[in-house]
Amino acid sequence: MPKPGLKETVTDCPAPAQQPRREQILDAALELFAHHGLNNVTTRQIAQRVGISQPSLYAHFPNREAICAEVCLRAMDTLYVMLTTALDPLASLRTRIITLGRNYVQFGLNNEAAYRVAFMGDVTGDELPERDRVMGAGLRAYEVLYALAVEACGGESHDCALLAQSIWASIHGLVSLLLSCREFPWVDIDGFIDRHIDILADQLCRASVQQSGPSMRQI
Amino acid sequence: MPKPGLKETVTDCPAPAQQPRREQILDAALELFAHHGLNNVTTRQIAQRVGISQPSLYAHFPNREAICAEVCLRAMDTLYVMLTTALDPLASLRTRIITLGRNYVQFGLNNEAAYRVAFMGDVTGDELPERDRVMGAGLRAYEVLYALAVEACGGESHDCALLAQSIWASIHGLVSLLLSCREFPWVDIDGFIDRHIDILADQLCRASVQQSGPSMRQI
DNA sequence: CAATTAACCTATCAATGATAGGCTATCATT
DNA sequence: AATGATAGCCTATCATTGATAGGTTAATTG
Repeated sequence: MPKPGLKETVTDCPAPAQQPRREQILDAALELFAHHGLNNVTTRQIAQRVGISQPSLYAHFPNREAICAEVCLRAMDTLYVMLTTALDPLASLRTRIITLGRNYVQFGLNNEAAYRVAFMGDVTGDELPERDRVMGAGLRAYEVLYALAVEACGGESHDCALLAQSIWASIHGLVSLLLSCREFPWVDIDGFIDRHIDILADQLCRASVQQSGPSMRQI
Repeated sequence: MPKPGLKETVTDCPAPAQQPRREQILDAALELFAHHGLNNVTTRQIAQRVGISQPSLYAHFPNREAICAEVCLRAMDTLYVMLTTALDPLASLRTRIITLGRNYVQFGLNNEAAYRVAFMGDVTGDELPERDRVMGAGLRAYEVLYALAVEACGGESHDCALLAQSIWASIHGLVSLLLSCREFPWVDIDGFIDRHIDILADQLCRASVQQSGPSMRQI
């Protein structure tokens, strides 16, 4: 019983210890999502790319949304890593916020699907919990920004929270707009990004000098 | 010509000349979209609300997307009207940008579905042309902001375009974030909005004084 | 070797957008 | 008033898509 066929699915790949199915599925999904957008990819497409039948996906994930969620979650984790590892604690506040901003924008432009799910309400299905998990992962990125605002304001405060949220809104607007209006005649995208981030840096630094000027909090 | 039965569909409503079917469909769709989101409303739901069969929709619109597009297009038209009529040409630049900003944000929060289609890439189907029409209508709102930037900069220029786009990104970010992260613990939404718009006003006014200060462009 | 388990596959659902074809009533023309 | 055209609807039916049911194969375990 040599049985040469049939087993191919598993023994196809020579030696490299064959990536587990679950990972293969996530990889295939990631690539398809990046190419066609989260909502233009069917479970059948994912399955075909992996080389298995469509129902087989459900042996590894409870539903389509879980696949989307996991792909996006992993992406948001890399965002957090990008933001934290890029910050040199010895650099000036201004340098750090600029670095943070550039990394944030770069991530958004390179990980559209995940960014949309986390921060643009791009829903992957009717269920909220999955999206909330992705958003939660994304919010860790906000925490990094918030920490900078705390430092600029010399401690946590109402104003400090407002500052952080305002800067977040501005930089998110940049990413969101670039993603959504790709064919808009931007004067000069790179210049636009740099300029916009510069303005945010100004905003943060203004708060910083205001705080260190009087050198005394009111109370 | 008594003929009391059957004709009800048309003679049901007493005198008010019965709104045409097409309008009824758009009204029903608008309400459902506002309630459940553009992508969570089926053609059957729309039809049921109007009181006709689902295939009958296709006598008035080529497809579902056309219904979405028309609903959103009309909404974006009201945005343009809101922005233009609210601007008192005699008011200060600062007053006008603040008014513009507040109206823009208010519109976005009250017309989520349309705003998402126009500026957040919320696709109503696979077809792009319909979405482009909606975005085009939305871009007229940007033109109003752009005009303010031109005024602040004392004429069109590269910097003026950058200024307008930067302000647009910031205010769009505010709307987009509030729409997408509804459960985020915003310190104080109204304060956040006002503060954010104030900062945009500063940005615009700074460009204005810079221009009128030296009183000479660097040719 | 038997039993368990993991991973698949085929067949099939239900929901959804869309099409085909026929019925009814109004209206213009004779 | 009879006739033909047209508008507007309806029932039946598709194809696509996410998801489930039930059975089969093969590796693991006792």
